[in-house]
Amino acid sequence: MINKPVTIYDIAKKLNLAPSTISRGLKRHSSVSHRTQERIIKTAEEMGYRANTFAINLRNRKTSTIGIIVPKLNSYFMSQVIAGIEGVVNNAGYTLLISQSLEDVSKEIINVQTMFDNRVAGLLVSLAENTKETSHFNRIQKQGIPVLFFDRTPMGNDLPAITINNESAGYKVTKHLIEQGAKRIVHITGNQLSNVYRERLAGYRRALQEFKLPFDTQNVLINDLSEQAGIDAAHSIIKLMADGVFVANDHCAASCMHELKHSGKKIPEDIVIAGFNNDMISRIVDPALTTVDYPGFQMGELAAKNLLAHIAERIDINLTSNIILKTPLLIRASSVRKI
Amino acid sequence: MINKPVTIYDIAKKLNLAPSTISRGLKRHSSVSHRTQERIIKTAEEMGYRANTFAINLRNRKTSTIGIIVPKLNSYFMSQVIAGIEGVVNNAGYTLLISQSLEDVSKEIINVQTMFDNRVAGLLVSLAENTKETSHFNRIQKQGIPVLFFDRTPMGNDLPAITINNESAGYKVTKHLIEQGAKRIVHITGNQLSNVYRERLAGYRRALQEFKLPFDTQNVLINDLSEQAGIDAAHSIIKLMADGVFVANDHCAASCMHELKHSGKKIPEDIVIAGFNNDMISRIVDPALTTVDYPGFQMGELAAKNLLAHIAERIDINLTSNIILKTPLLIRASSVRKI
DNA sequence: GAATAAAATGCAATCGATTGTAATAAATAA
DNA sequence: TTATTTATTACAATCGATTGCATTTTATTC
Repeated sequence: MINKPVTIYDIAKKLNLAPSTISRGLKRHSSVSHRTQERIIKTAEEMGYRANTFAINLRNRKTSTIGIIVPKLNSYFMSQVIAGIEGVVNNAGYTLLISQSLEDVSKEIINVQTMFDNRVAGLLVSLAENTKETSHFNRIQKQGIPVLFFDRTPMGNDLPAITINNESAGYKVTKHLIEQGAKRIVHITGNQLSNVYRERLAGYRRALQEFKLPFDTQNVLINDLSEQAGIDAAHSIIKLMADGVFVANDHCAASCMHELKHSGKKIPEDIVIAGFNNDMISRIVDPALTTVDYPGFQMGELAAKNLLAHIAERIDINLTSNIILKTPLLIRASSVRKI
Repeated sequence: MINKPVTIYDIAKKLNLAPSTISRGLKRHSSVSHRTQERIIKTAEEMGYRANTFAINLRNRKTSTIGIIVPKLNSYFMSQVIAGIEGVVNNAGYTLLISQSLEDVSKEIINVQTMFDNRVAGLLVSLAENTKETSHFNRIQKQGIPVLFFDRTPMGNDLPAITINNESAGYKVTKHLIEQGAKRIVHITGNQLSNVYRERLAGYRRALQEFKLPFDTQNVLINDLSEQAGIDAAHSIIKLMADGVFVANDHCAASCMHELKHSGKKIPEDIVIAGFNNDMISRIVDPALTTVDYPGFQMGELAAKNLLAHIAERIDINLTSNIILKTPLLIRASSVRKI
């Protein structure tokens, strides 16, 4: 047997009061006598009353929902970010509406509309790799809804974002590999439309230049950074006779290293290798993988806190300067040449 | 400058029509002339009209939102499940409201209320480890909202659920290790309030019994299955002089194996080891980890499809028999003794 | 006890979209 | 041309909670 949800009208009828009194009583408004407040709250409890969020949102013209749009949900890094966001947001009494663009702008555009339709109080976005411009966020921003980008952020315009310094991190990794004696370093990275991968490549180039090593486009392998891509890349690396590899994420780096070992290469003696993210896997592979610490959980928390602050204080989020997280290089066995 | 969202009243005023005509015209209701339909849709587009979801939900007394409650968002397995759910649900025009219980019933209870407050059309749940009974789902179920459990499901009562046969999987793993010559097998597992870990242990015991191996509570290590727990467990395993290890998840198994190797143990010569889940990590560690294939993505898809079918057809979900996914044993180098 | 102040409660409009029914306009038949 | 049917469009109530203002009840003062 299905019974309908209880409304303030049901409570009002039961207590012989006006709905408005119930509404005020439930939130302990001072204009309702204390005795009545207690009666209202008690019977509301008894009847199993739960406020209808839509009615509230409709009337108040705003929600307690935060939207998230990410390229892909199924990655360890992203699950960390989302867990961080959920913790903060939930604590503040907000709920989370989540969607993935599957690395496709057209779906991203639809997702933004859905978020708008649901009148989210704020939006956290990590862009799809083929998102070239961000005009699809214009309408939602014009409504005064703060939009905060993280990780994969828009290029050019200065929209508020939380990122790491990918260029500097790429530089640090490459420099380290060079210092360990690598002369021919292959860089495995992702779609160059994405700021993240473009900047890491830029850092890689800067380090090469600084140490007067030639830059060769052949040494830059662009793929989807998947497990399989790492295996394929390993074979290219051997053909290229490289002695160093800088991979733009740990999963791909781990599978690449695995394949290199199976092909008879010694790590780090023959080839030094480094990844990116400090995923769990980087600590467990053998040898442990040198990587860049990219704290997803903290990034999620920071992004959420920032967004909530803007919602609460009604400060225009576009006035915020970008936030850049520190990303220390974690040197492990995969890149340290025994002397 | 912030401009307010456009409503059907705005469109009505502009076109000198009644709001009801706009409402019908937008969905191409046959009672609105074709010419008017076009005019309405065109100006709606021009004015940037987007329907207010709350008004619709309030009026229709239902939503297009699916709720998810999971113990923890930050695990690779769960991110796979959620990605699977998101794909199906989004395709069907639904949105996803996500929350985590952080393995705590009290938060789970609050999350269920929030889901109810948001009048989700259906709810997908994986229980917190300390959830002993499920009465907090009663109210939402009484409202006719289908609740479907997955992975961590309630014990005892026959609520609809999608699971794997954990007992059988645990049995298969243990049997395999025994067949590889292991005589003293340690089982590392999680909180025994959770069906998942309890049943895997049961399977482990059944296999021991079948092969007339003694069951010793000392050999069952219960912890949080974390990376650190794996390291700690490795030392216990050495003390216990075990020659086989069955770990209830791959992450923990990988870190345990890593530590065992560092302590001088040869895998699989000295100790055979198997994990659970078929996470990416199981394929990359050296030696590759024997494990049970637990397809999170597919489970998510299946759960979502099932739930949507029940919402669409308005069939009482409690009439469904439980769905049990197949979980093949993937035998890899970590458990195969060279002859 | 009447007048006034203060406290408590009620009325009614509002948020934006939906939908049964009434009203009007257009088309057809007589 | 008038009557009748059919195609369009408008009206108004509804979903559930909120809130400014009016009204009623209670407390205080003279």
